[in-house]
Amino acid sequence: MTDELNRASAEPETMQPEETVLVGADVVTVIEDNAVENSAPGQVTVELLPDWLKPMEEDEDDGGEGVNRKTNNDVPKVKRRRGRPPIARNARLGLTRLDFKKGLHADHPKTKTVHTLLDRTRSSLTSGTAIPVPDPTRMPEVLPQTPQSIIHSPTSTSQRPRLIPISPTGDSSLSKIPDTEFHSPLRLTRVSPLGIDKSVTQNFIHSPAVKVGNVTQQIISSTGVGNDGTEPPLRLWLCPSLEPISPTKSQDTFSDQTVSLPNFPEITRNGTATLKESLPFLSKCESCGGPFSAQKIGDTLCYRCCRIKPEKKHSPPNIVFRKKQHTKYKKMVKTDFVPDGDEDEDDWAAKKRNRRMCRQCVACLREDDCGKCDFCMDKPKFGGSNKKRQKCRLRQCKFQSKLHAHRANGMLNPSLPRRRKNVKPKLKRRGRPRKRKFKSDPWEDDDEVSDKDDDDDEEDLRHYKMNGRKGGRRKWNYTFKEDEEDAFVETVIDDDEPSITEEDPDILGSERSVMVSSEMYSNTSGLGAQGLYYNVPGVPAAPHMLGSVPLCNTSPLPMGEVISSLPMGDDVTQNGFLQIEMVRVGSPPSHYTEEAQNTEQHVSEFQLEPTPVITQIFSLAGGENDSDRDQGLMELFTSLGQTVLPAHWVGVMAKGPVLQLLQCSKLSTMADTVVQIEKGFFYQVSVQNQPLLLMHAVYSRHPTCLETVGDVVSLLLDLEEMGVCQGYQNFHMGPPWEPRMSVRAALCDLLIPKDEEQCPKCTQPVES
DNA sequence: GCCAACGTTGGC
DNA sequence: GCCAACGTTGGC
Repeated sequence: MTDELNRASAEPETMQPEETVLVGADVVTVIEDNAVENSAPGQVTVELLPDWLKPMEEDEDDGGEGVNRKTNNDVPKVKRRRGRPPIARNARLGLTRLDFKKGLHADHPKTKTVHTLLDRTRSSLTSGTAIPVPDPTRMPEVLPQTPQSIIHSPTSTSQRPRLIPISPTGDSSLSKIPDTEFHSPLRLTRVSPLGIDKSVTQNFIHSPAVKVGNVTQQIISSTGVGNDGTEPPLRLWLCPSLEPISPTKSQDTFSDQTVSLPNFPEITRNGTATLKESLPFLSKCESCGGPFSAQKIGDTLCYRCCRIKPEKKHSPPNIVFRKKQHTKYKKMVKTDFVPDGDEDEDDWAAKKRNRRMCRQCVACLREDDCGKCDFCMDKPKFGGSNKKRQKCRLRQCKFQSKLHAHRANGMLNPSLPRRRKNVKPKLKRRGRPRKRKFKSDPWEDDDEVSDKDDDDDEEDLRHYKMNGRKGGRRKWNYTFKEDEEDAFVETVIDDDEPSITEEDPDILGSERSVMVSSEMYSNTSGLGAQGLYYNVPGVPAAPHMLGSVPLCNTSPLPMGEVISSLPMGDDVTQNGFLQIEMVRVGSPPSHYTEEAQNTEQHVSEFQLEPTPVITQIFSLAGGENDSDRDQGLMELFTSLGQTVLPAHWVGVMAKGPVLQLLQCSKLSTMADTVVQIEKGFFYQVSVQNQPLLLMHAVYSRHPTCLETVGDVVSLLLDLEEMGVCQGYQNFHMGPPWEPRMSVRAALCDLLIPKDEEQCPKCTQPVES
């Protein structure tokens, strides 16, 4: 192989099959190894092919031992690497020697041959000898170096070109090319044979100054098609693969041709300096076949075709993309991308470690384990057996955690039972048995909830549909269905709206709020913005059902039917009755009444739920008049709709007028909390239909009037740090055979710090 | 498709 | 070496 290289270096530029090496010594090493193994110097490239093909599958997760691993062709599983892929270092090393503008790689101390060749190439370019008219007499010399056996899989080499992100883990020699982020594998870069033949025969005169890197590739690819030796050696001039060509701005003067003339990317890059000064010459348009006067090397399309082609954006497979932007790369490589050479090692490691953390949510910011959840109980420090080896549930990121992602679907369907065999109930549920209709807390399965309940749930809630997914563009639409006994909320998903569920908590909160707000607003324009009511039929509206008594719909109302008992007019906003109706959409109040003690876990587990979009609006308002409008509130409402609100908070204009801020996620501890801003921007907080007493500390921490978006946001953020008081169990209520229920003290604080279960009043209630 | 179990990996 | 916990996988 060394001989081969030497000979190649002595040969004209078109002679070097090994010139894939041109970028780095590592590649050379690979080739040499192969040569040794194969003991077939003339067929070196033959053995390279499998290695080049393999990385398509193996690179993704592979570390960087690719070169050494290349012999392990039969290893099905790629061992996950630790730390930074070596390629990154190599890439960095290579980058330091890379001339990005020219797309040339600086000489490498170990690649003497390559260095020579590169120099030669450069000199040829700069010396004005760039117009490379292939010497037919030479070309045959090249072909003999491309034995038939090179064609390990002709189809794969020529028919499956695809851009792949360069992987720092790549065991392919290609992947070690530092200056490319996307590239086509060498033997995959070839365009269709027809196209090549055509272009070759017609435009060989435009062949760029030979670059060593081109030859090998072309040899390989050409062998995939022409095996009878009749294949024009000119093909070797085509499809330079190793030289990254970007159709982007880096191609200053030849950017047009770069896109439209994939067969000559080399020209555009290397020939930029001098070739463009070449005199016009007659050529034949590759597209329309008509003659045209080429203005520079590489012009294979006439002026007319040149104007059309770039728009098609047919990214030819042999185009090698130079790394320019990170964003594109990320999109191409899914989420578990392996950083490229630009990535700092530490950054990469940090990313990998923390990719299950957004580092922003409450869970991520939480430092201590709860010690109660199943994962905590599994930890040795809590006496567990360390079988699960998972982070405390309360510390599972709400947005990035796989745990949440998995649970998203399940949890979004409250009816689906969640069996957790090994989980012991941490908190005894107090009060009456949970209403299974609205069970939404998976922790319920941990306690006395039986499988029977699960079955019943499935049966009873067969119409209760809620769907969602982690990403994508969907929005939630709620419709209402009715069972024999109950009415349900059904969620359908539209595909238009962006769903930022897991992507960015901030965006999630803001965009959803905007979306919901605007939609609500628009939908109700005909009704008058002041007449909005979000009302779920079938839910008893009686205030006495709130609080400690779980909602149980024993006599459901027809869908859309106005609940007669609903207070109308200003009462709606004053007694908070409306709020509980709204809450019902996203969060069954029963959950909080029955299992309020689980609020914290509940929240931590399920805040992944995307904010639903309420499209069903039932207006209970009759004729509104302009007196219900308030310009100030409307302006604030509009501003809120354009502002980043805490996640899942939405603004709603309702009759009153009153601007209401709702936490639409049932996973939030504030799901039952409503902030009402009335005329004059006075506001009041209601929790589960009960007004938060003015003596509550919340009021003291915020202005009396929420006049600005900032005030509102501040309040919401403050509320998000709080939870709902769980009340206490009243053992003196009702007959002994009836389930116990939790009640609250008369002056219950309602909102308490998240880490507390009860307010002081409920902790020591005064039994009357 | 979910999840318990566990190999693995990075930090300390 | 220990610990935390991520990622994978086989069983269900």
